[in-house]
Amino acid sequence: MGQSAEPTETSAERPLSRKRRQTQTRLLDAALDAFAERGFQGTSVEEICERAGFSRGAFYSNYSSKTELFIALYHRQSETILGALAKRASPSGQPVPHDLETVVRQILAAVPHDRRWYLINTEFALHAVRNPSAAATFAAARGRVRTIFAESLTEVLGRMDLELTVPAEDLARWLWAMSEGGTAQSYMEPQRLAPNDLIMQVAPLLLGAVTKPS
Amino acid sequence: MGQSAEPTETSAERPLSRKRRQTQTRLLDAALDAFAERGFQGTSVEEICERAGFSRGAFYSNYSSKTELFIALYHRQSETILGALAKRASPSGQPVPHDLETVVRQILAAVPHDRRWYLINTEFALHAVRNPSAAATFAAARGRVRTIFAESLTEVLGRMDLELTVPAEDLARWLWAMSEGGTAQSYMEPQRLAPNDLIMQVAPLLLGAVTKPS
DNA sequence: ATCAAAAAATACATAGCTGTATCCGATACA
DNA sequence: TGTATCGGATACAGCTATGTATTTTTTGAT
Repeated sequence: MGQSAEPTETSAERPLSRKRRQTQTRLLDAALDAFAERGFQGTSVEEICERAGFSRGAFYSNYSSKTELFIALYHRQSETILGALAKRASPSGQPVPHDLETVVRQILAAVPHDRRWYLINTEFALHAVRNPSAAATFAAARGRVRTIFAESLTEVLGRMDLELTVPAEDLARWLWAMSEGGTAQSYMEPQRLAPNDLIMQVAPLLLGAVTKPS
Repeated sequence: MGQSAEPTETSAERPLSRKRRQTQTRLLDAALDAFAERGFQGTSVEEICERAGFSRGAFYSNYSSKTELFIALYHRQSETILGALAKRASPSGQPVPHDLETVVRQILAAVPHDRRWYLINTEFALHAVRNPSAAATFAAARGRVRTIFAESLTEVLGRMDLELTVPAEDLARWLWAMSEGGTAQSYMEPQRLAPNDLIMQVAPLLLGAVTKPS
C-alpha cells in the first residue's frame, strides 16, 4: 500500500517500451486462454509461449516465473473491471432506475460474464487461499472493487429515495457472494442456469428486505 | 446412471477385500491433505503415496490415475455430507425451531466447515467446468444434495407454520450459492470473516422475504 | 506347511518442464 | 556507417513425474 501499486516491479519504474508492452499483452492474452483451458498448474510456460507465438526466451525476458505472469494477469483483469465499474458509478451515468431489478441489471453490466474470467478468478482465489502473500494482494483488489460497488449502490438507491437498513459494504459483500455463487452454479450446470439467472432473481428480494423509503 | 453408481468400476463388482479398503482409505486421506495444500495438479502421485506411507506400486494397483482417485475422493466426501444431511432431515430429528436463524444454524451444522473440503470442492468444480464428463457426475451429486436440502427446508418451515412463496428447490439453490460465496470470501479474508458469518446474516433476511404464514 | 493369488515394493524407460546461459538480429543513436 | 543495447531465439543441463514391467512379500485356503 506504499507506492502506487501499478504493475509488478520493486525498484525504479522504467517507461516500458512499446514493443515490450505488446509482447506482454500477447503473453497475457495467451495465458488467459491457456489457464482457462488447462488450469494454472496444468499449463506449461512453453504452452503459453506457443499460443502467443513466442519462444520461452521471450517469456523469461518479461516475467521471472509463471506465477508472476499469473498475478499480472489477475491485475490486468481486475483493473478492467474496476474501470468499467467506476464508469458506471459516475453520477452522470445511467438514468435513475425505478425498480430494484434495473438497479441490479445496471450494476451487473459492469462485471464481465466470461467463462475464462470465472475460471481464472477461481484459480486465483485458490492460489490466494493457499498463499498468504497472494492473499493480501487479492484481498486488496477485491476490497477496492467492493468499496466502489458499495458507493455505487448507495448512490443509486439514494436517487431512488431508498435508504439502507444495513451497512452498504455488508450488502455489497452479500450481493457479491450471491453473484459468485450463482455464477459458479451456472457454469457447473450450464444447461439449467445462465450466469446471471440466480442473482437476478434473488438480488431484488434481498434489496427489498434491506431498504426502506427515506 | 445404469448400475448402482457406487465406487469406480465398469464390470462385475468384486466385494473388495478388507485390506484393500484400508489402503484406499489411507490413500484418500493422504490425497485430501495433499490436494488441499498443493492443489490437484500441483500434487504428484508420489507425494500422495509418501503421505500415506505407500509406494507408487500400491497406488497404481488401486487407482489407474490421479484423476480417478480425485473423483473417488470427491464421492467419498459427498457421501459423507449426504449422510449428515439425511440424518438431520429425518422427521424425528431436531426440535422445532422458532426463529429463522435457528433453522439456518441447524441446516448448516450438516455441512462440513473444513478448509480442505472447501479447497477440494472448488478444485473439483473447476475440473467439472473444464471437463464435460466430470460435469455430469458433479451436477448429479450436487442435485442430490440440493433435493434433500430443499425437502429439509420445506419440512422445517412447515413445522413452523410458514409457507414458501417460491419453489423450495430454487430457494435451496440460492442459499447454497450464498453459502458457498460467503465461505469463499471468508477463506480469502480470514481475518475479517468467519466461514458462516455471511450466510448467518443474510439467510434469515432472505427466508423472511420468501415465506408467509400458512 | 504348501501353494496360489493378491497386494505392495522396486526398477526402469521415457517424457516433459524449468531456468539459465549463450547467441543472433533488429533498432536507435551517434 | 558503426556500434551498443534491447528483444527474442536457441541450446543445454538437470530435475521430476509418469506408468509399466517385474519382483518380492503377504495372506488365506487347504
